[in-house]
Amino acid sequence: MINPTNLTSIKICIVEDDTLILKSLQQVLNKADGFSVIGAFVSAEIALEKLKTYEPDVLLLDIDLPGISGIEAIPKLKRIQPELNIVILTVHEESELVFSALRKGAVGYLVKGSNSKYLLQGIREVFEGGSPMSPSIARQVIKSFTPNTETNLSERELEVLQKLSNGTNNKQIAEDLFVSTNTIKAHIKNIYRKLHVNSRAEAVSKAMKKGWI
Amino acid sequence: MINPTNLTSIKICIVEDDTLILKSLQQVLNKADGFSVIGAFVSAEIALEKLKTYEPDVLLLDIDLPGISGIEAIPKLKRIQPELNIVILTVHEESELVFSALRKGAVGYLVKGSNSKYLLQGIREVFEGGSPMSPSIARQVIKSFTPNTETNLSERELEVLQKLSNGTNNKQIAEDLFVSTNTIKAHIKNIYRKLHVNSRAEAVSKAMKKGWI
DNA sequence: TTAAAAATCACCCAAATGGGTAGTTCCTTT
DNA sequence: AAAGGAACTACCCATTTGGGTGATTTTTAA
Repeated sequence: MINPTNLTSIKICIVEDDTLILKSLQQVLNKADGFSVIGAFVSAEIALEKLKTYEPDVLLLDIDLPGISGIEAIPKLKRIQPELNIVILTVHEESELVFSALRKGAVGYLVKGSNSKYLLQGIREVFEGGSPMSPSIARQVIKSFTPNTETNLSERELEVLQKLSNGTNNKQIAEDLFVSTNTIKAHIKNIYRKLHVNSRAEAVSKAMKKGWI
Repeated sequence: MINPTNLTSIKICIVEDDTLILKSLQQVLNKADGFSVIGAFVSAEIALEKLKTYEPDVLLLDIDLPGISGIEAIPKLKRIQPELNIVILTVHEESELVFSALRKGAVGYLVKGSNSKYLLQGIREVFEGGSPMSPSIARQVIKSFTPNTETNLSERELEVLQKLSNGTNNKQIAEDLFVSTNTIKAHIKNIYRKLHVNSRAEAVSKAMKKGWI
């Protein structure tokens, strides 16, 4: 079932608890030219134990695994093989799962069940330094870059908020904007009211999370 | 040179100042099945003026344009046609350009000169709700999600920093961590020293930018 | 094993912050 | 024409913060 390593092939390991899917993936990949499944594991625990003896180029990782989940497994796998290219292969398209996988260091995110041509192309892309994502995932990722422009803060308030994030104190902000410190205090109070916070640090944190500054 | 609008085709506008490239793109796209170039402009100014009469599905946008640059043009174009799908088509792969384009609202980023098959596939992908990116761009984008784990801050200091970002004051942090406020003050002083800052707001801002919290 | 870093605690003091109240002017939207 | 928001200013006061100095204990790394 497991192909002998081929020097010209991309060496792949798969972690997938559904043995039907696992076998089907192995079949598809081994049949294709230039791909070689050198390891197949049904849990993250087994993968973590065996990984160092395989040293694959690419590891396909399911998210729903018994015991250690795919997401949790990412950093553990990377500790064993730091440069490992991990591609998530799952049915889940929820933002939170996608982003937590990417934050942990996955380099690709493919949705299961898309046709095998895409899978092969994706793996080749990873091997060549790319980051394959299913279209809707890619759109989510791209969308996360556009700052939320919906804010009830005024221009001036955003300007002050920006200065707060630089650690500038009221007196200095007042000088920079050519107004009195009392005015700055007023602006800050209004910012606090609008953001429902009561300190500079929290205001800055909230505004940064929203992408306003 | 410009194809009559075909109901089943993806309607495309191109903004590109190099007329050779522009013509070649038109040729490639019009020759392909399912694509129709309905507008071709050599500057952002012209595109902005004419856009509303065309209403394309996808707009291919060069970055290096005389006058208004491609990056600057994005928000202006979107004000005219808010749901417009803008795909950057350029030779530049520098992070800063990529990310500023994405922040402004581009939904795809393709590198010029890759073969026309990729271009056609990319445009189709955009039309179907995806976000095509050239492989190296995709990798850059994905990489931007992995927080910089290189920090000289201790575990405890990160814990305190996290609380600072919630607007928690020293007294409350001390209670939360079951230590004295003096200890918290000491931690905060150490955080300031390590981050070269001297206020909570600036510490939070710096740590968030680095992805530590 | 020896030094460095982390984590803990204490005291002092000037400066900054946060919260409250109150008022004017200008501009936009109804 | 009226109402409300934005931008500006002022004063008061309790609390918090930031900076300085100094110390002990534990953990980690050289």
